[in-house]
Amino acid sequence: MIDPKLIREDLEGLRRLIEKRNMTGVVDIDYLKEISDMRKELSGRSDELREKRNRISKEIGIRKSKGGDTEEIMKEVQGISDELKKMDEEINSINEKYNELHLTIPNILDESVPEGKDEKDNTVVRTWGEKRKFSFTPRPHYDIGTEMNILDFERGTKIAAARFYVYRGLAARLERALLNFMLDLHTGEHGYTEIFGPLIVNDESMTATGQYPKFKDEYYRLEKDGLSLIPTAEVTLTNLYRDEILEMEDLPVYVTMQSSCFRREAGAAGRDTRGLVRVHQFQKVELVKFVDPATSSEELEKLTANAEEVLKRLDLHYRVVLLSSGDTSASSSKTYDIEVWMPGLDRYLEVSSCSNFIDYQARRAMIRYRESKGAKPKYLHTLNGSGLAAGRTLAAVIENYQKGDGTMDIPDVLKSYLR
RNA sequence: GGAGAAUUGUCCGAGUGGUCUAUGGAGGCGGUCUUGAAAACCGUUGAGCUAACUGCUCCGGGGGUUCGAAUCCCUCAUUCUCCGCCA
Repeated sequence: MIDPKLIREDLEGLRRLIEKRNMTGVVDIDYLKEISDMRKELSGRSDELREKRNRISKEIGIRKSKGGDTEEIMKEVQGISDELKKMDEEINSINEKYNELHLTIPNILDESVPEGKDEKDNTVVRTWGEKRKFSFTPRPHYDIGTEMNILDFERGTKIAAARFYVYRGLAARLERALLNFMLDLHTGEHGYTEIFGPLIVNDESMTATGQYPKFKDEYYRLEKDGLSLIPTAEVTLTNLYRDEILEMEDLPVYVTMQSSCFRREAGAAGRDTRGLVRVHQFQKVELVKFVDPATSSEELEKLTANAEEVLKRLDLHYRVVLLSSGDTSASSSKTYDIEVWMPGLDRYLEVSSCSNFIDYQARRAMIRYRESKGAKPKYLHTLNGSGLAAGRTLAAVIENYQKGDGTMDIPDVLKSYLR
């Protein structure tokens, strides 16, 4: 959610923002402005009416207690309540419309975000390491894993559906090692507090982080309970402080959580159909920060570096990509993707997406802070990033550490976790 | 899942139809006093809307009754106690 003042005061700025994001036609900004004005007009009138009613009702009370006559004055106020009721109904439906539209407005973009239509306009900001050299043609992880009998896609499909998988033996142990390694790194060296919380959350939580209402088809929702499976621990972590006011000395808050993530991948039919790249259930270590707004851009750099550190220690070549305006997700102000090199797939693969949401999520979630004792609460800034997606990282490890003889090496940093 | 009780401001807690713009206490902040601190005393202390107000909203959420609801009714949620079931 953006600052509602912008709707009233900088409509043209918003129009440019929508264009930059390639969302013209998706968000009707003029209609929103119209609704916003109507809303203001109506609530002003209903406030006045309410003031009148309150005043007269109070007067009735005073007269009654003095034993005076109230018949005349009661007639005066008679119709007001009905009128108010009608007006409130109108206001409610306008409010609903307004909120709905307001929630669809994307976040303000950071100035450093390159203008562009889609992922083709993203810019590589740095690379680390080099593409590993092989004396044989490297194969994709799903072939190696299937052959080694550590990845089993057929049984995953049998038990659940397409895009599910089974890990057996080494793959299961490697993924567990990866998760533990990542958590230990972030808690031990990067200052994050480990959290574990709900994997199933209510609609308020999904809305606060921006999953609902727009992308409902992307997620698994348990209709009977009104709850949803989380697509990322970002939802759980960011909602930790929903509707709360933090003190300045509490900031910054760094939290991390390992979780399973559930995604319907609606609309991804035919894309990445093989292997661990695009699945309905995977595990991930998530990093979330709650920070003083003045520090959020440098916090994004640090958070990205925290995620990169995982790949460095696994000795996996990667690049960091700054997403263009058209590719940056609606709730983010600026996003870096970290893409690991997959020699078998012969492409880079996103294993982390690190974003600064500035006050966008904080507004939706009502997460605020006080600059000093007694000061007015202000919205803080939230950031998050994967640190990292375990399934894809496992795939990268398999592809990069394959030996060509049906076996693989183990990254040094994971060896102590596999004993 | 069943029965009962509860949900009030940072916390505790009063309020069961009419100046509640919510009593009181604790805690926080400011002050007086003191060499300093404590104690005592005085003052202050929730959030949102609004250009602003002596204006409006918020007493778990939603709805209703009424000229008027923290207070009455309905409904949902949560918490606690007891019972049932259970890793």
